[in-house]
Amino acid sequence: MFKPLDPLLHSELRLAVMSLLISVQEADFSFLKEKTGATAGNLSVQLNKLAEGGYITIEKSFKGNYPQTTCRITKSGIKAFEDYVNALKSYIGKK
Amino acid sequence: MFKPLDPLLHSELRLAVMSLLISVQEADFSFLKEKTGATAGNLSVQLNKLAEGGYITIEKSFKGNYPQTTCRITKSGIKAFEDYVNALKSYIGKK
DNA sequence: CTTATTTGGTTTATAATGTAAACTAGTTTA
DNA sequence: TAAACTAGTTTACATTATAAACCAAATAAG
Repeated sequence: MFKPLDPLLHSELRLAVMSLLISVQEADFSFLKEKTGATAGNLSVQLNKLAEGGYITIEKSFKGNYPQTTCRITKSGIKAFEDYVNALKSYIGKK
Repeated sequence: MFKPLDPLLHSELRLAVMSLLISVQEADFSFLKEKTGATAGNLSVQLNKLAEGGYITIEKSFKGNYPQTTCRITKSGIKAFEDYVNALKSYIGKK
C-alpha cells in the first residue's frame, strides 16, 4: 500500500539540499545556505547527516583565503532520492 | 525556490492517513491501523494531532458492543493536502 | 595598529516529534 | 471464570530538528 519513506530524506532541509545537488552536481556551503534559507548551524548538521548516510560527499578546501565546503551528490544519493520520490507517489498519487 | 512543507502533514503516518481519508472520505480506527501498518498507540496520537489541526474529524460511537472511532477528512484537510503535494513538487520536480 | 565586522563554518543545548510499551475498559470465547 | 481479544489511550523514552552560542581567521573602519 504505502512504501516506507527513507527517514534520511524525509526532512525538509535535507530534501531541499538533495534537490539542489541533483540539479547542480556541486555546490558550496554558502550557496546551499542561501538557496535553502536555512541557518548555518542547521545546514551544517544536516549536511553531515547526508554525508554519514553516503548520499553526498563533503570536501573542504580554500577559496582564496576563506575555507570552503563543497558538496556533491553520490550515486547512492541519486538512487535514494529517486526511490524517495517513487515512494512519495504512493501517498500523493502520481499526477 | 522551495515552498515550506506543512509540518503537520510532513510525517509518514499522518500523510498515509490523509492519503487514505482523501480516497475513502470515512474510515474507522481499525481500518486505518490495518492499511497503514501503524501501532495503535502511534495511530491514536497522530489522529489526534490531525484533529487538533482541523484536518480531520474524529467521531466516537459504538458498533455493536464495541467502541468505534470514525475519521473523516475536512475541507481544510483536503486543502492542506493539496497544498502539501504542490509544495513537494518544488522539491522533487513535477514529473 | 587595533577594534569591529564579516566569512564560513561547528558545537551544544533545548524544544519538538515520533514511537513503542504499558495500561484501561470492556467483550467474547473456551 | 479465566484467557484472549477488541479498541483504543496514556506515558515514557528515543530521535530529530533547530537556534543560539561559539570558534578561527579575514577584512574593513577609525
